Amino acid sequence: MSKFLQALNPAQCQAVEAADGPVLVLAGPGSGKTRVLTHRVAYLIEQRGVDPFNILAVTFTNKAAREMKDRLEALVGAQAAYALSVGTFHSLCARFLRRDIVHLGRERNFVIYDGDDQQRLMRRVLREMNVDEKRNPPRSLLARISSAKNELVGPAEYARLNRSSPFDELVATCYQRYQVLLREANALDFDDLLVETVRLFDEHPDVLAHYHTRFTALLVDEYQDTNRAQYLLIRQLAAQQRNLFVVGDDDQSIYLFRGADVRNILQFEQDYPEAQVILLEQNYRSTQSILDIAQAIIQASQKPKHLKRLWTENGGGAHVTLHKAVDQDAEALFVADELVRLIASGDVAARDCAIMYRTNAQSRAVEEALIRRALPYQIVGGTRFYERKEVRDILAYLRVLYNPYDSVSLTRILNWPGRGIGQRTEQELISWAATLGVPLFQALRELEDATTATPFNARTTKALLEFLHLLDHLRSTSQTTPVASVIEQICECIAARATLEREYDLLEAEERWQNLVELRDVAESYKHLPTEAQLPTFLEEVALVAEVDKLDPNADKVTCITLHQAKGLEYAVVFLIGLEEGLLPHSRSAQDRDQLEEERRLLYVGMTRAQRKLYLCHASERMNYGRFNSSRPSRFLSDIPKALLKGVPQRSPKAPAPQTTMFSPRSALGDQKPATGSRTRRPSAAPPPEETRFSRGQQVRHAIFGSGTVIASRLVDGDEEVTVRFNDRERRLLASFANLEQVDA
DNA sequence: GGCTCGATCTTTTTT
DNA sequence: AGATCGAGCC
Repeated sequence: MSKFLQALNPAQCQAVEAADGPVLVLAGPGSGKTRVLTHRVAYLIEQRGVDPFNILAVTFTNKAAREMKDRLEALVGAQAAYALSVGTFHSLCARFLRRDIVHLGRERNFVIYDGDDQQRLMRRVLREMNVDEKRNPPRSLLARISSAKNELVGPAEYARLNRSSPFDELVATCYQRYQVLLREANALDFDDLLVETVRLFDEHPDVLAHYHTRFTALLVDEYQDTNRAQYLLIRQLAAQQRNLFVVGDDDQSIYLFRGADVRNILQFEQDYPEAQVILLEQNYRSTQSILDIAQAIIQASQKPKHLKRLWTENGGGAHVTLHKAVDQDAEALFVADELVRLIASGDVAARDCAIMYRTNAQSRAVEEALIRRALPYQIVGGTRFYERKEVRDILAYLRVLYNPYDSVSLTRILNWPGRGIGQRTEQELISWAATLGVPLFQALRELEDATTATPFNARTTKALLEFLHLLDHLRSTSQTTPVASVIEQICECIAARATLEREYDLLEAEERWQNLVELRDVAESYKHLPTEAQLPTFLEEVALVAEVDKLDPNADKVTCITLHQAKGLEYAVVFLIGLEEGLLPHSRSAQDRDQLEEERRLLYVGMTRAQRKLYLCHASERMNYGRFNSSRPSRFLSDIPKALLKGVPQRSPKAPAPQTTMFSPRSALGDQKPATGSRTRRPSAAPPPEETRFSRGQQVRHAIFGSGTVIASRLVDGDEEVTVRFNDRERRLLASFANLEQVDA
């Protein structure tokens, strides 16, 4: 038995040590999935001698990617970790396309359009076609287009397949035009990043061959949430070596709405008949009480799935609490009061607690309650930093400097700050450019030639030319100036602060100005890159950051987060609020059976985030659209056996809080009652080593690196990290992996 | 071309 | 309840 088995349980070991070829790891919540992934990578490097440069790992968020790199840095050293390719589907595709999109006849300096940009572009399409935006909301057109793209259905095919209704036909026409405009702007939307990469690999086998050589080992996290495009992408990349290691849990599939297809994970064994399948069923995260309730919820599901049975050796723990409040404000105050009590007891810190909800709108009541109780908090999502108008406006300048054909950004700043170019002129410019058959920026350039016939009067022409020359001026410096200084220059040239003060009252202007200062500060962190790489990198990362990516794990604050974003996270104490019909399950999902099942899984995901204490809350009345509506408890709650729940007695207004013990004295995790009955059917992992096996000065031998001298050794994460000086350089190794042999000097 | 006021809509979930 | 958007006025 290899030594590193110590730190892992048998199933985890089996996964980490699996031979080459396809591997499917079905990992229940809290079963050490991340640990398996990182150890697998470390194992490939240390034991199989795989060059980290040849490893590609796909994670679900940038945050997960960063954490994986950090953990691997400790396992295999900074240099090896740096050589790894780790990222989300979208960021990896962006990287591939930056390199190779020329093969598709496009330029490398494309910009990435997010939802807001997409809507602006779609509005332009609708206006061009004289279609009523009210009756045909850009969002719903885009939603259709997005699902088409996720299925890799292009405009032509879409038109062929969908001709049963006038709306279908409208979508088809808009889709076509939308793609033309995207291309003209040299822009890709989120979905295009995937679609175009698949197309690139499909149409250019030589390019794909390059990536086959480059990436000999593939790892994919959250495989149950891949959509068709992502699935095909992985299939393309894995086609040659079939060295594909995927991890996922069909019970946690919650992204149906953005095209995720659970069949991808359910059919893995058909796709790769030689696949090894490994189940991770031991849960290390939650108490038995929490797990029992989560299981009750998921087992009531009717869907076909991979069968798993979770168990834990953690003690029974505190009962799960069910709380009914009169309305959303009372619900939020209950949560806040419980938090105050728990934190005051010293058992948990604010950073260990999270409040989770179905919709972002629910965060408002929560936020108010937390403020009233003076609790520190961070909200994930809500009004996002990069969605603030002024921030986007400055970003629009940057994007135009990077890619002047970006028409959405160009029109965004055409009249910001106000320079006498109104909607009428904008419209005129757009249609004139269309007549000339050139991008907007090109049309502006045409104005410089006074002999060209234009639809503008002298005053308007002057304003447009001044704008063009402002861009020229900024552009001439943007390539040779750090991106933070470019932002400063933009702000200076447009007198951003004064502009804001003109547009808003003093307080709000200051707040918005601070946002711009913050944007500059973010840009500052790119200064270590070569100057010419700063702007592109900055723009790309800004486009692809998710809200969870910005969660600060070090801040001692309560986290408020949607159930979707909470996937993959864990907290000692979790409050699930708004467990009501219409909210969870959401009314928009109530009609469809599959969607209803997804709502159930969403609840399951939320519950299994909790380590020690879980609260389930609902209100009998809720304010919607400024109107009170009575709410019934979620149907899912009736799937929980009553005996597993503990209600909290209503407090009389002035009475002190009852001193119920939420945690056993030394905390639920500290003193573990043995788990009951048949659940202890697996051998547990061996206890971690308690003192270091290696010490400074000792001579050791490594199978690949040869002999060396131990510089230091310390216990980390249940294992021993040994720093060894080899001939060429120092390396940090994990004792359980490195198979270091002790040599007598 | 820009402002003010009232009508209208909003809430799924996200890269 | 709050934001956003368009019509009508300056």
